[in-house]
Amino acid sequence: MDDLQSLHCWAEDFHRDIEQSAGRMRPRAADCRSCHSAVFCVPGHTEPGVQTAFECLVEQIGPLPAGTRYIAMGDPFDAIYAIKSGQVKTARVDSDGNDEVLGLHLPGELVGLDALAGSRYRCDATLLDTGVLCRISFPRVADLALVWPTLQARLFQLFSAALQTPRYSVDHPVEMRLAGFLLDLSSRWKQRGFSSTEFSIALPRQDIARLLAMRKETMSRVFARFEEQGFVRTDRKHVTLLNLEALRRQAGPLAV
Amino acid sequence: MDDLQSLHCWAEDFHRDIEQSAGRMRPRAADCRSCHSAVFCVPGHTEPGVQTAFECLVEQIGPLPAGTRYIAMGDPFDAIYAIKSGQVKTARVDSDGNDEVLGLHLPGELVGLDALAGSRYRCDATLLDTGVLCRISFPRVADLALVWPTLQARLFQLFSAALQTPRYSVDHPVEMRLAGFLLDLSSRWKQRGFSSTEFSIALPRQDIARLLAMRKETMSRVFARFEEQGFVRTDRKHVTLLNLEALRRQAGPLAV
DNA sequence: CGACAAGTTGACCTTTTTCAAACTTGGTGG
DNA sequence: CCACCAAGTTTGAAAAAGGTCAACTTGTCG
Repeated sequence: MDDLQSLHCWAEDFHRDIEQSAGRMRPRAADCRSCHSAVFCVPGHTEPGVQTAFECLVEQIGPLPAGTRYIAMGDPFDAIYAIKSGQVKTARVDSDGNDEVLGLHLPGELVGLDALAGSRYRCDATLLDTGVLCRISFPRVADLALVWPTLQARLFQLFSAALQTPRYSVDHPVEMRLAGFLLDLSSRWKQRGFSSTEFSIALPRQDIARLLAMRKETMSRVFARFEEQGFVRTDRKHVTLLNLEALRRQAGPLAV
Repeated sequence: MDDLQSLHCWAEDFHRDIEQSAGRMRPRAADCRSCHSAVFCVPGHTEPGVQTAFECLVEQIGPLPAGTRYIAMGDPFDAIYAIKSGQVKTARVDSDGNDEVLGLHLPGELVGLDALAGSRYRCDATLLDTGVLCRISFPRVADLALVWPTLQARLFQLFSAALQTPRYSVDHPVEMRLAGFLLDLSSRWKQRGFSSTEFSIALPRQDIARLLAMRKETMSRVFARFEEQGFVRTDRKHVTLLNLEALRRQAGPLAV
């Protein structure tokens, strides 16, 4: 279990980045050896050549300020982005002008895989707080995957995992959808070595609502109901899950 | 444009399969050269060695009768399936015992990509009518992709395309969802060289309803409304789209 | 022909949205 | 340091969309 180590690694990287903020926005090759958290790292392999090649094609970007839209829908696709720190929202404005929130992405996750097929990014990606990204050129990572089977396998796995995004589209009641969402976040934070019961959701309520296919008012009411029942406690962005079992009961089939 | 040719190819293959039904259920290496329709074929390339290798790892299965569940949720993952003919429904029973319809797949499409990440199939796949499948061993196709860059690129593209399944989320009105679904089918049939305005939907109404997150009664009413307004004509499974423009207006942002 | 599954229709009821308005909060500049 | 502003959030009441239940029709297949 190197989750705690990952946590340290993040924190260290983050502070180093802040200190070096003179070089802000200047991409540089990432040191992936020191960052077990990156979703791509294949720890313990023994081929320094390919490892170096991999580090050369990963550009570390940032820290960037909250609100930075680093992918714009429609731009030509050429890279995927790993989130090193910060939370990211993916969204698109549909033909009616409403903007549709597609996902909330946590550190260690990957954004942009869906853009390959159409050669253009299919949605905007925006940092919700200060964050550091790794930009991974897709043509180059694919080339490298031809000579590094482990990397190829990892890429296929990441694509496949991206297909498993929970669908809040179905006709489940609102309580179920919110409970399912909270449990999903809980398990994703846990995977990364953070607390599974206490975390912050950088996404504003309005956007959580759209992600879960309900109105902000409804979202607010459901949150209030959960709080009354003692399932959760919220303070702005900060959320504490007080009763995971009850949430699982609420979430029913959407429970993680 | 080889769409028509693809159509012929399908028909020929299908009849040959029927005639050879003594060998039913016996897999055999596919002749991909004669089948431009298969989603995997990379026409026009010049390396007979890899082409042969590819054909050896594709097992053609069938024809299988309607109702055959050829993937069961939870089974260990080892292959993806291309649909050569027939329509396929993917579905899963959730922890509450309701079964949730995940997709309707047409000839030329691929099923099972989502199972790689967890090493187990995540849903059932059932033939809705008589059909022929190509079973493609994933470990073997991945190995081949290491020496055949075009195949690797194709695989990445197929994974990425699978991420673009339309989301019929609940905050679109039912008319929008049904119109969007019909247009999606229309464009998918068109891509394959069939009529974009006249096709059959092998999925029963009940299941279309579940796929679009509504009740069968609602579905029936919306279909009736569309028919009144002259947008579509239906006769059981058979659907004729009479006014694509009006459907696009109905579908709004869900229009293809 | 008859039984059974699939699909349709109507009346009623629940959930969620809509609209309108009040209320917090964090940041900004006086 | 505090007042103010804008963005985000909460609350209440009315309305609409879609769900539920039950009866009914139609098609299918032995």
